[in-house]
Amino acid sequence: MKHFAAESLVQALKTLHQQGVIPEVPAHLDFDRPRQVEHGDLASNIALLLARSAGLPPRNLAERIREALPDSPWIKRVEVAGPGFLNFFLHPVALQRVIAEVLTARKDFGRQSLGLGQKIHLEFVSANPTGPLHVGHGRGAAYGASLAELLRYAGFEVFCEYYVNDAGRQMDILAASVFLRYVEAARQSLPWPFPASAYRGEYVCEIARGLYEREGKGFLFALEGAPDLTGYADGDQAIDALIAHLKSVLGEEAYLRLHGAGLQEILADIHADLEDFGVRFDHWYSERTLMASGAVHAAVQALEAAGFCYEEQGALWFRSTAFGDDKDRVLRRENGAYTYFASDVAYHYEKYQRGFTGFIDMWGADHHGYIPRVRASLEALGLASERLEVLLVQFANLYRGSEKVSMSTRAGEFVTLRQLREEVGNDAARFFYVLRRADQHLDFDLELATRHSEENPVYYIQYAHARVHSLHRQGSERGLAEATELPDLTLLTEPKELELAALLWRFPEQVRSAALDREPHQIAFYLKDLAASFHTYYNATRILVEQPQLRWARMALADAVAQTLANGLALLGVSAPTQM
RNA sequence: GCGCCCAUAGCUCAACCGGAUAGAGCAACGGCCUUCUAAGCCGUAGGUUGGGGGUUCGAUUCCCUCUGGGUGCGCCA
Repeated sequence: MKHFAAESLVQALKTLHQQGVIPEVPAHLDFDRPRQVEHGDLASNIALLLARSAGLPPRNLAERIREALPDSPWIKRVEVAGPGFLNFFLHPVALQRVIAEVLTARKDFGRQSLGLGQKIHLEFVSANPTGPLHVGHGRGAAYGASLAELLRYAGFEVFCEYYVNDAGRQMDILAASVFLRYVEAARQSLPWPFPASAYRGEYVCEIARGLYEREGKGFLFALEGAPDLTGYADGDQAIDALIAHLKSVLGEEAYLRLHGAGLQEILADIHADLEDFGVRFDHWYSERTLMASGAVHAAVQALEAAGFCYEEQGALWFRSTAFGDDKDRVLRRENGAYTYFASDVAYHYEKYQRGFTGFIDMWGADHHGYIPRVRASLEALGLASERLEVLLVQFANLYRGSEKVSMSTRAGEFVTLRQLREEVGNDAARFFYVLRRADQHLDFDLELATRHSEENPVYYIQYAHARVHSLHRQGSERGLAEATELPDLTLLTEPKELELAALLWRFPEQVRSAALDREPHQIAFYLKDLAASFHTYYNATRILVEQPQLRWARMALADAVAQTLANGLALLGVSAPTQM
């Protein structure tokens, strides 16, 4: 919609530039959408911005600009207001035109071509496969999936990846936990109480039972000679001792089967859970594979070759402080094993070699301390660290009424994403997750979400969409003819109709802005606005009137609203039902 | 202690990278169903944008400071 005023304004500014009134024509013009109708459809503050360099009072300059504006079929009138704003009042034709545009473009109304061949790598969720996804992961999943859709719609090529932390100690702890439950599944009692540092969730028992059914008592012998876990003061030491024992008595092959039993089952569960949630990845990147391929070794060597490494106390350190980090970081431990950070360096190094133009990492907000060191590693490797964008997603706190639900993966006390979806439904869950900015804490009250499920804002928007389809059904029942071609849109002269049309023009701009800001919530808020505006119109104005031309024009407007709602909901992964 | 994020109506949140009189939803109060779905609409009330300074035509937005929350500071992942 801004283009209606922008063309004229550029012309006017060029004229004034030629006359020597202003030193230069700004490269970029921005318009505001005034809150007040008296301030027109579009407002420009250009006179306020150029007043100083032009040496003119803002209002005088605004008046000069106004006089220099060429006639335009789209602009009804322009006013100078306030401290020097130029308020553009558009001709109704400019507003009505959007309806034809929506009905021509259909699913593509709002689609942008901002990407210009840019390929963006988007990494999100990447939860450790040590248990089912919980409500915190759900937020990252919903946010990432919506952002991916949004970026694609804005014209970027997007590659979604889940980084699977399938190596490392947490997975070993899972394997040990599975083993302990396996012993129980075989009706053997443990010589000591189930250790506190092991995973206690019910899913571990299920995995263990499956393992027992497949493998029989084949792993039971490993219980013999197991260290006395009660003998350790520290729970972490106890579980590590057990892990070491299992690795040595089972041997590499059998231990891997035990390890894999948990990993594969949990990964499959996460995959299915996300799939059901409408969240799909192009690739699941295994940390294990990364290490096995030698990529970690290669990345560390590259850092060494670049001259940013040193050895101290038997460990290999990366001099990240050379790039602004708080302290240097260990890459390879005294015991020869690479750190998690080393894998991360390798993973990002490898990402950069895959030909993407930009990278977006979506991390839990508690990982923000990692940003400086990852950036440092990229810079040390001679890579453009500014091409990596890290989006931090704040926690989702769960409440039952006023009581906070404490969640701990280890203790198995958490509400899973699946439970949440079953309680409130996919649509409501997807919508609620992206209803607030990612950098805001999200308080999700389960009780409220269940109790007021029919009051969810998502239904409000879906209802608006369904109402349009209901109009078609109603019209057909009454034997009213539908339009066979684009009706005369100039019949739409009601203020509410023009307001709705103006709102439709805003959608493409909102897509652009939401994509560039990486803020899907902008779309959610826009849809609420559009739905509200339509409900108001629906209540105030009869659409299925006798007069065919007017009826068709109003139905065209309603169709355009429904299409835009559907397009926006699709970006958020929410369905657009034709009937409630 | 140091770093990062946050603070807006009673509650949950917006505010188009500095714009005009800070907006929605819920909760509260009062209206609207013999007329296209009342999962809806209309109206009323609700604010010193945590406090205090500064920058300028103009600040919720940028800078400083204080207060109050969150989070991070491992040879864990």
